[in-house]
Amino acid sequence: MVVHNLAAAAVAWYDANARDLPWRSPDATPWGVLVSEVMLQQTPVSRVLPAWLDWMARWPAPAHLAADAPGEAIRAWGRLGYPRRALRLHECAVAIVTSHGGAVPSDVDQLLSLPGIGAYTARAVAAFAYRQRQPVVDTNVRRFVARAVAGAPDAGPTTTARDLVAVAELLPDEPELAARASVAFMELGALVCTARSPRCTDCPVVATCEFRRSGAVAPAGPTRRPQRYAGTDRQVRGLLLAVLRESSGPVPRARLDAVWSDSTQRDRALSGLLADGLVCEVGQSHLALPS
DNA sequence: GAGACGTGGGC
DNA sequence: TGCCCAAGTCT
Repeated sequence: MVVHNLAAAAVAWYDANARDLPWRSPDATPWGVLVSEVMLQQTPVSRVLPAWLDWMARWPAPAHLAADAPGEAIRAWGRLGYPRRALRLHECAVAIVTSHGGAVPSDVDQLLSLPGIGAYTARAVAAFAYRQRQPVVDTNVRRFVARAVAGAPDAGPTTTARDLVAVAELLPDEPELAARASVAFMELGALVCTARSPRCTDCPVVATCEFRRSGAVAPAGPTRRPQRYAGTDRQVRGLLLAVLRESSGPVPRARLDAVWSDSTQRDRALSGLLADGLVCEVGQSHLALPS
C-alpha cells in the first residue's frame, strides 16, 4: 500500500537527514519535550534552541518551575513571542505537580486538560516523549499530507478532526515506528516540503506524490491572511512587557507611559496584560511581573 | 469559526 | 523596503 511506503520512506529519509536537536535526544525527558513543543508553537527552531537550553538548565523538572514565581517564567521567556505561553507553562508545571505527582502525564486526554496544551502538543508529547502511536498534526504535516496524498497545493487553514484521521491512517501499527514516522513527517514538511519553495528533488516520496503527479509544480500562494503588527495592540503589549521583563522589580507607571504615546491604546494594552495575568499592579503607581 | 496573540529573520 | 512567515491555543 502506498500509505505504508510513505511512512517507511519518510523514516528512512529522517534517519539520514534529521537535524540534531536536543529535545530529540534519547536523554530528553518528557518535561523537556513538552517545553520544546510549547516554545516551538509559532516560533522558529533557531530562536527556541538557546531559550530551551537555558530553561532546562534552570528548571529541569516541573517541580522546579512550579516552585518559582510565574514572573520568572515570563522573564526567562525573553523575546520568544506570545508570552502567554510562558505563563501557561508555569500553570502547567503547577498542575503537573498538584495533579500528576510531578510527572508529565502520558495520556492524551490528561495532556489536553493542561493549560496551553492543545490537539497538536498533546499528541506530540505522547508520541515523542512516550513513543505512542498518535496522529501528530501540525502545519508541516498538514501541508505534506495535503500535497503527497491529496494532491492539493496546500493544506486548509486549520486542523480538523478529518486531518487527525487522515494522518493516523498513514502511521505504521507498531508504536515506536509510528512515533518515528510522526517526527519524520514533520521534519519533511519543515525542511523539504516547505510552504513557498518545496525542494522536490530532495524529497524521498516524490515518485508517489499526488501533487507532483498532477503536474502542479508552482508553490501555492499564501494560505493565511497577512498579519499586521506595526501599530497594533500586540506591538504595544510587547513594548510594555519588555520594560517589565528587563526590570528586576516593580516599575513606575510613568516608565510604561513612555513607550507609547497614544494613551488610549496604551491603557487598553495594559488592561489586557493585567487581565491575562501577565502583569500585576503593585500599589497605586507601580506594575510588575506576577510573583 | 474568525480573530487575538509577539518576534525577528528571509527574500 | 515591507510583506510573509514559524512545531498553535484559546475565546
